[in-house]
Amino acid sequence: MMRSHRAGSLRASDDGSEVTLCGWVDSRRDHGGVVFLDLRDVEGIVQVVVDPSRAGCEQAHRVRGEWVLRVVGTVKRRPEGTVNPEIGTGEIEVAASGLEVLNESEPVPFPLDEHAGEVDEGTRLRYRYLDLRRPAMQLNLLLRSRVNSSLRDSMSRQGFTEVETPMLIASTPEGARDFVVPSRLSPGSFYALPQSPQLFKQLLMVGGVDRYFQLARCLRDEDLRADRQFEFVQYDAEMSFAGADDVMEVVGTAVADAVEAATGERPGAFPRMTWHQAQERYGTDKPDVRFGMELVDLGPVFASTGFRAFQAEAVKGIRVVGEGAASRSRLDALTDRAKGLGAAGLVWMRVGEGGALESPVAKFLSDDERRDVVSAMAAEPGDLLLMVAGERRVANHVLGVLRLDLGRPPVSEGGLRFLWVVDFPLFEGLADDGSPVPAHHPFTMPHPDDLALLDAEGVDLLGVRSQAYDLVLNGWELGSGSVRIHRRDVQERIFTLLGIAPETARERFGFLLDAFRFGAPPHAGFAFGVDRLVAILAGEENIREVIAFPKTQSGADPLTGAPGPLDPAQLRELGLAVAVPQEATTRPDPER
RNA sequence: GGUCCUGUGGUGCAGCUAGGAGUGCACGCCGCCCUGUCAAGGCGGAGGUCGCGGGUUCAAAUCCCGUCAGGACCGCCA
Repeated sequence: MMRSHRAGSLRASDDGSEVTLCGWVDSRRDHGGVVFLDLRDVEGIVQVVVDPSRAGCEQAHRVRGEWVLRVVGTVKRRPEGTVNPEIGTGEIEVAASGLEVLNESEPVPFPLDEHAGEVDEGTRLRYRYLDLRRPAMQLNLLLRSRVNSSLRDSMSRQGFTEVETPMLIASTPEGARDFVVPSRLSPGSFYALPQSPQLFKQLLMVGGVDRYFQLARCLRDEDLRADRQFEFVQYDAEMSFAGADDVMEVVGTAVADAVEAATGERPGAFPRMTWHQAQERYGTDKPDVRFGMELVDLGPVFASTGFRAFQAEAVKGIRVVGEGAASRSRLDALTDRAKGLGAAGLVWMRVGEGGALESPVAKFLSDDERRDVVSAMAAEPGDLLLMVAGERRVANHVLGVLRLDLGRPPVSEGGLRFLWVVDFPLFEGLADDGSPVPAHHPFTMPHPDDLALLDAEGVDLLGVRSQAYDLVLNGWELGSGSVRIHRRDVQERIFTLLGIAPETARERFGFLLDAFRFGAPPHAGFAFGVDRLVAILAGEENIREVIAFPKTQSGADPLTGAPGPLDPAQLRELGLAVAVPQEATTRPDPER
């Protein structure tokens, strides 16, 4: 072994020990006659005291930041008055008897101290191997590793079998845009990379696996966001002879185990809320219940209003506490935001003393309406009231977004508020051709109470509920699951409703329908994003902080230069010709 | 596809509203001094295509147009 101890793990109890340490120079303080070197390894930092005149220590003056050193020395308690309570090793220091330079380092392009989080992220990604040396990033990687092992342990304990599913699969046009891989052996044919192992895990159920899980790599070619990367890891599970409650029990246990492993504290039982409640109270299917500011239905207040803008399907509002002093330009910006989200407009009211309302529309409202709106929204002087009228789903959506804009706490505040959202609708809307669009995926079992509605005439299909459920944490959609259809006849009925012709269904999902002919067990499952869970546990607003080598928002990797053009010979072998102009296929300029 | 924010020595910023010589601050870097610092200190020094292109102007980091990159968001993400 090159070392006897970890630098960051030394304590006062090691006083007198002869140690050999390896690590990086975190900082140096050269006093001429004595040199202090802070040596950093994965465990932390320890102060090394070097006398450059001592044999074996001659290099001390040469040493610079991020050089790699091997230090031999004796652990000593620090002299009176020089203890550093800021670091774990602050009671001791290492008196060096030998100092070996294992590798030198050029000056690093950005500081690796606690301020590195403020450095331009493009620069951090270009030198990610340096960024990862920072303790904050090391902690995030460690946290992620703990969550991964805890999930695996928990699922094993709960009787689940980890099964790996293929990365090269058939493309299906549903859902997200596929990443595709050309086939060399079948030129002109392509594989797709999996958006999720959905179909395979259902086939595993038919295959008698009974309880499956996997930490599955998934890929979707859609625009990136703070909480979305092209590739991400899903905790993916499926169980036979089980219903929604069984799945929520298993997943809740696994998540609670992971949270406990990561934070030391076990969350309580996850409350449930129906999808309908979530929309009405929070204007979203992933409510952040760390704060109030719930949407208020003002329909009763304005039921017979003379104000035209409020003669709508729905009038709803939110109360922004203490924001009554918001400037006109601020209110204009909020109005623009609301319009950008699809609202016809935004009505604002400042609440004054005695409940007096100041608003451009106040003159259109009756005395009763002005009084009732104040009481309906429990408004106090100094508050700002924001209202949207129009289609119910639009009003909910717009106010839901404004609520987050105006009230959402930072990710590291407000604790961990898990929430099951249940009773999702089976369909989320109608496509241009009038056929319903599945809210989850086309293998979702309708709610048993609503099954008959599917065959009835003249029924509003958008009111049909499904047996789908989401897990939400602090306003982030962690994941979703459902009871699956396991009977061929029901599955074919759904395909018909979705406007997928039998021959099309056969072409795309024939293998699944075939499998269902041979005794498919009732089954249900779930999947959630591990990156998102780890990010929230780490207190990060952005999943890139918990991914070792993430992509930028434009899908590039500043470190490796991906994506890049392909060699002509490679293209030929794959039977491909590139149709876009050459300059569009060159690598991004690494200088900017 | 769209909206918004950002781009100034290696890093983080200020300068831009009101055009006047690459001006300033902090950190880092290089050299010298220094035996108790821990963001060491002192003295000295180097380091710039103000992202890129065009326009307006006697004069552009600054104003205008375009473009590229990074970020946040909308659309998209069954």
